[in-house]
Amino acid sequence: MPLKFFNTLSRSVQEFVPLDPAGKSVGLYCCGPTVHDFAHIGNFRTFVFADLARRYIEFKGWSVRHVMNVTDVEDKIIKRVRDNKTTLAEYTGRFEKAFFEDFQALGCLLPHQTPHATAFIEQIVALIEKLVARGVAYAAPDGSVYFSIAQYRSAGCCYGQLLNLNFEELRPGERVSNDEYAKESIADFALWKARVREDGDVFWPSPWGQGRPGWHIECSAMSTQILGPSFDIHMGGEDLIFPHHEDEIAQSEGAGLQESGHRFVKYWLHGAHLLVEGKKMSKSLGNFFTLRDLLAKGYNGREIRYLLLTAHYRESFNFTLEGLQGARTALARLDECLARLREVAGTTVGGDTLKSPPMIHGARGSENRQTGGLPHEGMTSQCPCAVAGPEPGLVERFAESMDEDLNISKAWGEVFEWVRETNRLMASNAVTPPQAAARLAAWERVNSVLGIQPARLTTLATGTADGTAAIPSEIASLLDQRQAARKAKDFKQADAMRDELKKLGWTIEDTPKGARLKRI
RNA sequence: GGCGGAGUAGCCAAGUGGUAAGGCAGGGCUCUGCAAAAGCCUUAUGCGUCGGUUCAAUUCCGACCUCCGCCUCCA
Repeated sequence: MPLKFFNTLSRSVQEFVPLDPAGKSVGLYCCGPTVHDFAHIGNFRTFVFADLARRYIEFKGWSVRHVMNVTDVEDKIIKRVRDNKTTLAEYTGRFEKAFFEDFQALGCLLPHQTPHATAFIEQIVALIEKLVARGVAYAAPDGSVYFSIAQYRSAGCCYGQLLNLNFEELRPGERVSNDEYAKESIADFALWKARVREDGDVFWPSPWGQGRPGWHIECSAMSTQILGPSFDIHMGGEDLIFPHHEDEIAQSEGAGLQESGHRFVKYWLHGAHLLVEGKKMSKSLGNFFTLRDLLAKGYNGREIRYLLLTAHYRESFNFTLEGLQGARTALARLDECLARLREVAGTTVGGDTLKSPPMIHGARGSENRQTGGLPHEGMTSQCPCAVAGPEPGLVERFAESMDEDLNISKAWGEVFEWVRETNRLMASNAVTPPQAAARLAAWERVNSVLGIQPARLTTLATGTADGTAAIPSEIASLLDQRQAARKAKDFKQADAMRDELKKLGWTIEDTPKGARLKRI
């Protein structure tokens, strides 16, 4: 089955065929954060979407080069640097650090490269010089440089590839009216902004005098520098379609970097925005959440990632706290199924039969902060799935869904049908250890795309323990007492012990094979 | 005003020219000392409204209503 994407450039779903003649490598660029503040949940929807796309392309066997820029110089940043009486590097460094903490808490794989605008000034200036030399950019008397859409068009290029623009019908917003800069035409945009007093120390030398880059030019300079003048995929939030991405095309193609017949970018993918509690996020409505706000409410990164990944990326999504609660329950169902599979699979792997209870497993659901890192960490070497190939059914159905423009909702449907089927089989003892191992391997394969980090505390007492946690002796002792009381049919005492354990954060599940302890 | 997207159960969310995936929440049952977990059953004669095309539409067409995005630095 071929992978298909909705390409904003063609406004249609197209089969994905990489530019690489060998058909092996894929260049992917996603517009990253502007580090002027903590990123909010809407920002992260886009980054989780990009992470999903990258993981799925890798799942399909391509080798991806994932680049995400960090915009660390821009009007708002400069204003805040000034207001806070600090330096650009100090200010942006702080928010960049926070951004990557959040990014990894959501289980996003780090891009292979994360270039910074301020580290690419030389390349940016060179690109602007090229545009000036080709006559599609001009320096204004104040030392700013603008891109001329009229010249670009008269050179036979198309401005308005990603959306229909009718310049005659354009109703300029208020933002245009304050004429800060000396543009020739209202639609022209700044490539280089001449230094003004308010910029403070934030400026670089250029052939046109001191100044700083415009908003769009950095992405053109960095993406073409790292991925080449033509690359496969460019992603971002839907609001970036215009003007940001349209201008990127204009700059990159206007500079004539591409071989003839090649576009700057072959596939443009845009993620829809999200609403929070049915409304547009806004601070005054009290529905404006940064990732850290949500973590502080007790939700963790995997729950938030799961929720962000329940809807198709091109649909606007309603993010709610109720949904987050539902995400927690849904993940618990999945964790439960996987833990039982490990119990079944684990009994053969070491050649040892399960000796005696207690079996222990569970998830630390109240964990606030996921550490970063890859989703497979901690469960590779000892994973019983190493002994078997993945059970094919789930993987195939999952891939069929994802091939359709990353239809994640449908893919989750397949996953949860598989969970039910697996639970049903296990409930009737119809899963052999090798089958369980194959099912786990199938999950691992699917999860290489979903990126749902494993629940921390997995089965411990069966010989497949991954050693991440031990039962405190106090807990073990209480459990023993409770089991003894049950055996003696002193249920009152047994229930008291159970309540006591619950207070300490552990629950007991009695199974035919003995008691299981779960961390709440 | 222009361009684009969307309206599916209490909530979230797939999907299809032939009669509605999945998750959460709710109800019932089985299992259990009781629980928990799991399983089974159940929850939209209905897919914004009104027309049209068709043997058949939620799915195609038209109008309307509502919501959302973009229209110069917002993911």
